[in-house]
Amino acid sequence: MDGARAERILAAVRAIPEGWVRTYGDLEPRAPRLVGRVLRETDEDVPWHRVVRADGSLAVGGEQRARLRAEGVPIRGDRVVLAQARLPLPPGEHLEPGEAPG
DNA sequence: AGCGTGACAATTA
DNA sequence: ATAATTGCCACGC
Repeated sequence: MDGARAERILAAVRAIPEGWVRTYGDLEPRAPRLVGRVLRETDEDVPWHRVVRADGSLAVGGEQRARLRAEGVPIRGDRVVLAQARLPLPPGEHLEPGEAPG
């Protein structure tokens, strides 16, 4: 593997349920570009198409959009409707010190 | 240790 | 709403 981060990212991507999406920033708030790097490098069967940009736009394009539509992900034009398709932050995800739940 | 690059993100105009 | 800037972090040379 390229690094422990890569594995953690792949695991998070694999955890995205069908019909839902998550943003690069959600997976790695401090290094969203690393997510794309990993998804591009890996040959695993991860659902890479379920990872979209913070504004709902797609990074890959055609194939990604087709796959998302096939899963029932709400899409408006060329952007995913994050308000409906964005997976809520699972409990226990990189919660930064200071963002304590209370 | 510096430089350039990137499946990004938030701001500003 | 879009376009251009700036900031960010990690990777490879």
